[in-house]
Amino acid sequence: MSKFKRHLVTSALPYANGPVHIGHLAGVYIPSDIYVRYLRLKGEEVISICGSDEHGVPITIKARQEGVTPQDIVDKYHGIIKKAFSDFGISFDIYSRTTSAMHKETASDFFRKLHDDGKFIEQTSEQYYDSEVGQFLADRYITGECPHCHNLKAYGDQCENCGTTLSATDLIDPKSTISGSKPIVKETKHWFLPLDKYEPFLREWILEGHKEWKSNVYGQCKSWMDLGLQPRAVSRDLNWGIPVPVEGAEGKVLYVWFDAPIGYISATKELTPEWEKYWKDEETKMVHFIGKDNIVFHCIVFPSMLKAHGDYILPENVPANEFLNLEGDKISTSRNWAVWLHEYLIDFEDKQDVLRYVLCANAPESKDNDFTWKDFQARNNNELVAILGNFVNRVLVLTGKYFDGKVPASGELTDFDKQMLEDVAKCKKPLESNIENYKFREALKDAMNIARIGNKYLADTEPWKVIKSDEERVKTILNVALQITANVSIAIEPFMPFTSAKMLGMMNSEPFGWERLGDTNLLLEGHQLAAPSLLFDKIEDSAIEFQVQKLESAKKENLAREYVSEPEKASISFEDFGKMDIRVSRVVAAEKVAKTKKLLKLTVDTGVDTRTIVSGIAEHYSAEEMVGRQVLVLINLAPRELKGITSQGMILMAEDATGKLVTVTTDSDVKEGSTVK
RNA sequence: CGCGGGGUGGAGCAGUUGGCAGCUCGUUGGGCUCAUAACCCAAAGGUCAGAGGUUCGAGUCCUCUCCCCGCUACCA
Repeated sequence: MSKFKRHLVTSALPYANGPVHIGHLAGVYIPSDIYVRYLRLKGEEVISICGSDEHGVPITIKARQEGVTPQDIVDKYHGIIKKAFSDFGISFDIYSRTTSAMHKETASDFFRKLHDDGKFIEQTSEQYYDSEVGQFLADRYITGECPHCHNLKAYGDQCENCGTTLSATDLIDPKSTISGSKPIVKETKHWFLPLDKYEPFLREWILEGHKEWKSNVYGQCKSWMDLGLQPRAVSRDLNWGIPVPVEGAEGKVLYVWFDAPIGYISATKELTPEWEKYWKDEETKMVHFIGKDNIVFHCIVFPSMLKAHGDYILPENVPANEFLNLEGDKISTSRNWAVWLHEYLIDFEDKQDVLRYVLCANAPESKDNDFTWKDFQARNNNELVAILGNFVNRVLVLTGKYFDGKVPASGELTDFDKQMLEDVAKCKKPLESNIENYKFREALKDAMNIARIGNKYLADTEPWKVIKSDEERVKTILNVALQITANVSIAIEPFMPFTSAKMLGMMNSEPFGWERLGDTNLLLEGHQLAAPSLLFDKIEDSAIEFQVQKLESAKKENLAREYVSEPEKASISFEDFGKMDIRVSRVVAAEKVAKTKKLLKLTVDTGVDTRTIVSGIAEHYSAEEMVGRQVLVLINLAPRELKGITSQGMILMAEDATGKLVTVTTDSDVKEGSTVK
């Protein structure tokens, strides 16, 4: 870090259309907070910047759904998010928002400068427009029939049924997902940042100059550049956002991805009149903490913007994390599959550090990880309680018991004592280097290791035995153990600030400062300690079951809420219906079709014959479950070849909105071959 | 062959420039009893997704195959 005088740390701006959850915390805010707390403890000049990202189409849609204004939405979530961060001890120097006046001014100025300097290109194109709500539609907000597979629910950018990449104008019978009306084609003009022009600079800067970036970040950047960068629109037709500050741009706002990163600059301006030294001085080390979905914006788009502007420094590193899953499933705001920070604190009052610890210990640093409540419990009970809490507790209790809570004098240290203290001091270097290299998981282990050393020290010296024969020796032992305890409080501060503060309270001490990590005289002879209390409590099975239940019911509610019946199909004649030959059949054998995810090969007795049917139900029923089951089969459906197996008929299934399939069967057992009409 | 990331003992992960395969948790056995039945020691457990190649030597480099995740609305 010698090259730099100060640090500017930014954390991805959370989008203000929902509260924040554990994925946000694990991916971005805990790593960034550990990093800045560490730098502050070292006495480095550092500021940590964040704020709510409050513009963009999804917020306007949410507002319309709830019948309120976009401002209402962002006010609500900005408040919730800000409080959640503060409750969890995420120590931003400022948590601002992109609807602030300062941001509007900063972003407008930024755009205007690039505009005036001729850095943009202007292009007119034809786009779909929803005249009912008076809005241009992004591809994703248009649905229609896929021209390839004729799926009726294809999106404007892609058909999820056949996987084809589409453009909105390809869709047959397009509809706006916002109003349901048929969109019209309209001309519109936009400003583009020609990223292709910055490609040589980006190649040199990243591919040559920053080979040390994490492989996911570096690889992603390289891939983008190898594919060839395209001009990127920086404006949108929308009535929510920062108006494009040039002539003839009525009804246009800055694209949210243009305006959001500038939010880092505006927030810094709000924080300090000296903002320029953070943004324009080469001696500032700028680091962006983000999740993997943001890589392209922070490594390609924003640096190109900064470069185009000309006055600004570039990030030194962009440590992007992968994603955290929850109980095996992707975390989702809209599906309410998440652990919300504000709800966590209701159920686990004052246990911020437990979550901070678990999320750091299991952070998705190199690949997606899974958060499970069982793991949360195990880490709390087996690591925080057993190793850290227990060590501190036994030292303080012993000191209380033998010496009335006064730090005893250290006599001559044995070689073993010295060795232990040396081992503690040795933890400092890897700990620092791991934090400085964004390896927070490893760094946390280094910090916890000090408590492990402490436990081992007590087990080896056995002061509870020695006290019977040699009180002087016990004084030394506990003095050493207390010094180790004090060291623990320093080492864990970046990770678990609440616990560190609690330890200081019990030691009746002021913060020691990072530089004293490794010192052996942190607590002086005769110093009176406060009464000890437990740092962590065991988390019982019932508390964990409660959380798991909560998630399961959220999932169920969610499914019920999402369910929308399909519209009635066109009427058919009785004759049409009569053409279908549906028979009660029994599954006599079943096996999974190799190398497929969904297919089961079933042998069914239809009463007429025994035949083979291939059915896409493997994700819902196992082969074993199907054998012996009575099902309804459409037997006169034209045979079809699936994965080289001829399927002679179709098993009737009920399908809900989420795609869950359930077999349809008779009320009681019926002879195979019976007709259904 | 779209691109990127990943596949390492039961679980979760490290493995930097190729040099005896590590850590945390769990399991088993032992020790200890100050401590929240916590702590300490020891052991078992891996053909490093699969196949081939380069090399004296490959988890690590090269080629091919398989699987998971992201790039694709909400979203870190």
